[in-house]
Amino acid sequence: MLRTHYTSQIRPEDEGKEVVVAGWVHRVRDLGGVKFIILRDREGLLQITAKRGVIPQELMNIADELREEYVIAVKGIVKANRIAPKGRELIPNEIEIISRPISPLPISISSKTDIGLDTRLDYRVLDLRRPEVLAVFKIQSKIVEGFEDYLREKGFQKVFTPCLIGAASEGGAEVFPVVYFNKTAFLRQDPQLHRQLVVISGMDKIYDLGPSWRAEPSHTPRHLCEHRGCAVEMGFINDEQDIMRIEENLVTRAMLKVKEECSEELEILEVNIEIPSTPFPELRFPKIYEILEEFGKKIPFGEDYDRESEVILAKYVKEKYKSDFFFVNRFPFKIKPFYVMKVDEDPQWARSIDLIYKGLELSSGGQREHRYEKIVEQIKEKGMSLIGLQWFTEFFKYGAPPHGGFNLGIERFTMQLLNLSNIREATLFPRTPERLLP
RNA sequence: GCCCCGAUAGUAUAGUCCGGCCCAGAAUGCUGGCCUGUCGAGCCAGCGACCCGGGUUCAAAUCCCGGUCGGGGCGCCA
Repeated sequence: MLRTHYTSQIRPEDEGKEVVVAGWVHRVRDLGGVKFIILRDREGLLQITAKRGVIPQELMNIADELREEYVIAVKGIVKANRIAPKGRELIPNEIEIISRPISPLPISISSKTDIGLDTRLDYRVLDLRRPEVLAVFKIQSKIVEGFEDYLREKGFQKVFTPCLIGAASEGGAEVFPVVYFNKTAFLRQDPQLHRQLVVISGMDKIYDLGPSWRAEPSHTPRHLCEHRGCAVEMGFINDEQDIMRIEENLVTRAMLKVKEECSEELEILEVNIEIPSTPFPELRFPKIYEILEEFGKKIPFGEDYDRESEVILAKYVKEKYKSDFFFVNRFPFKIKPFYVMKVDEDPQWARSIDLIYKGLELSSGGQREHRYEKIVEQIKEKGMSLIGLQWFTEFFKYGAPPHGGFNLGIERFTMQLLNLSNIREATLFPRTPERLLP
């Protein structure tokens, strides 16, 4: 018995039509003489109504056996009925039991009892059956679709850059070592350097969707050891402003897509999406020190700001510009990696941008240094090995246009968009310092 | 890596401060029964738990130490 319809495809207008649905028994409400079997598939729920005396006794016996999370296929006739959920129900002619789960299940799918996140992640496959959890990933899929729609329209080409790298060259976060035959390789912490190489190869406008890894034992609601990013890189830019324009449109497009195509999921999650206006506000160093000081936060001139500052600035922007988004530009060069471009006229600052959304950093990016001599200079300034980075710098000798890009965290964006309290909610199978299973 | 907090049935919790009244309580789930329009169905009956190791004490879910696991804050960052 194959499925002919998802539950969402069955409407009151289909009255009298014979259909086959398949899925899991979400709940059984047994009133004695009438039994309501709520069937769930990935699209939603459908009530199957079995009345004693109306349907054959044999079928009633099968219905009596059903428990939560049985996998069943049901052939029946659609009936329009105002008192049924969404105005329609299915009167069964055949019920096939495909799989009988052991009982009781470790976590209940349909119960409203709260379940701790850690327990939910232990039983993630069952947890994902809950409509409010499923909704997060339907929306995440649409976010990425929105990104890709936009990038495709703008002429960006999808590429794949390596996840295994030969040297932990970027500095900053810790990397995971991997046994690679008789060598040590590392999982990339960002597809950054390879993206740059692809752009100067001549592909010009590219993006990469993929994972990055951080070997940081971070115990926070916003960090994962493995996360995915939408990483965009483009050549022939005027300056970092071009990158910001791409990024804000990318984000806005994804939000529009979700708002238009996920109304039911947004309703389940009780989220209302307001499409932000562009361009996003931009705050710059060193002006940022002054703003922070207004709020009683003293950061030494030329130093990086901290987490608290991020939240303060978000509040400031929200009040002044009514925006949940803003860019931070012109970070101090000394806290940024060697490849970022300094402002030539004032080289203490870098053309380096972060995008902050509801007080959380969504992405880092900016304009990269494309002049070979400058790159070499900056590597020396950072005290890094020229030899170790030769695999990268080499190619800047042979003609490189001005370019830039960013990597936007997909889980973080999902989390902030849906007001989730923990990034693990926005990850199918999160990898955190203590969790590697399932 | 540093700091703070927590762990009780399948789940989520009460009880812990102030040891005995707790062979641990209500919910949800599960099992069985009743019920012909439920939609978090309802009603009745039953099942099921103190993270691990050590210590203090006449007595430990409760106090102390260690371990494991988890949550949060900072740092780092997407």
